[in-house]
Amino acid sequence: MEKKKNVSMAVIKRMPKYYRYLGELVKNDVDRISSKELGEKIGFTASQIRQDLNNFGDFGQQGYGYNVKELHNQIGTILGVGKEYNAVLIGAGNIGQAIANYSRFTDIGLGITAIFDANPKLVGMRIRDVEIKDIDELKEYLEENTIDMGILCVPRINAQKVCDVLVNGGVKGIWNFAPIDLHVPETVKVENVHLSESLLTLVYQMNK
Amino acid sequence: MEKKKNVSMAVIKRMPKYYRYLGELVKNDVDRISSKELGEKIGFTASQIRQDLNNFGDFGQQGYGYNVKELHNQIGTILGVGKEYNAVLIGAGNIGQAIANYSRFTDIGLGITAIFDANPKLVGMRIRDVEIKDIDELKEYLEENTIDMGILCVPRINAQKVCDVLVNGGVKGIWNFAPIDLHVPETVKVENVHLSESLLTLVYQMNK
DNA sequence: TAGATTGTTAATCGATTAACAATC
DNA sequence: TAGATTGTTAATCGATTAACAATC
Repeated sequence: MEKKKNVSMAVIKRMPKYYRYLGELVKNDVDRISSKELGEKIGFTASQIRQDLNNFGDFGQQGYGYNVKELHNQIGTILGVGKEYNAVLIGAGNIGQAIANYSRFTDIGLGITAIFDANPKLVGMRIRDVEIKDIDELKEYLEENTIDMGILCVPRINAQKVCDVLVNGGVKGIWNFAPIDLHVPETVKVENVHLSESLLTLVYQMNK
Repeated sequence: MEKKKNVSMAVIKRMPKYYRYLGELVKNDVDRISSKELGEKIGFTASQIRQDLNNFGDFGQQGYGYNVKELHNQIGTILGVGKEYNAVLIGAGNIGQAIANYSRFTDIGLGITAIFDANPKLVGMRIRDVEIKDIDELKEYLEENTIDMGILCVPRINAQKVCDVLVNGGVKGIWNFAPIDLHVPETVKVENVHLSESLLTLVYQMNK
């Protein structure tokens, strides 16, 4: 799919930002943009933008720049936007409910097919038409359905255990909101959202 | 406060992780640890750990290693744990409510003193004993109270506008959950939690 | 064509790792 | 004291920026 293997994490983390800014430009009917202009918008150097994009292909044209709509689509394809991803969400607490309710992720292609929780009070309830099932049914559910992703919103203490069930159930990625570093096989990708650590980083900077 | 000025972002982002692991060790009554052992636990090199810590002081002892409890406290102090931070939360939607409800941040010293929303249906409701006020009252509230931090959970379209009110109201930091890069003066620190970008990063990695 | 801007190579900068003298 | 492990300097590695020939 990509031109070169082993694109660095630094580059990958910047791609969604390009995608977002280009989406804005598409919305504003901007047809073309140079790396210089885009760089000024985003706050990157033109050089960095060209280097980043050239990890994936030659999307520009000398003397012209980049076609906004085309580049937006290309980056979308690179990131995997548009494909459908079946996900299960585990832990219907504060964060879990927020994620399940947040419609923005549907645009990316995320579809939450089932929600699980250990709390009997929550089991049977529905979030956006998706029923909350008992966590004990997770293993069986994963056997009977092809699930790409697990969204992990359980308390720290249960996170690794639930993670193992997800991994054994065949998920290829875990979006982890639990404050812990999960142990998974190399084939499974983990993306962490560690809110406490984010907050601490902010607090540190505020104290300077 | 710190030994050297200008600690790099790469280091700062790792500090909360040290703090978390050391907190675990304290809980497990571990008295001392060497950079080698800690490195194996976290997945960093011993060298990196020593380099990182020496940005802030000489916390170790040759031939012994680090006193776990002491190092945990020291890093806590560096990060600013324990101090009290007054915060307002703007946007009581999915994410906003989740953050307001999440008690874990209280441990760090975060106290949400008021919540604001534009939706009249939400105004007057309470989340954990904190009343949701009308967004129009934000400016006045900030004039009458000393607020350190704004937690921004409003839709993208309103984010910069609300951000400006927060900045003029004297906040020193903004924890931003809106999918936008905010423009603020240099004195104000912004920490972004861009969930869509996090999800896209995961999706990209899953497709490899 | 001439001007603009890319793709890409080379130079620089910063961050990580290795090595080791200092010292508990 | 001898062994262990730090703090710190030096070496390496990787990422960013600058430069420029290629070309639309």
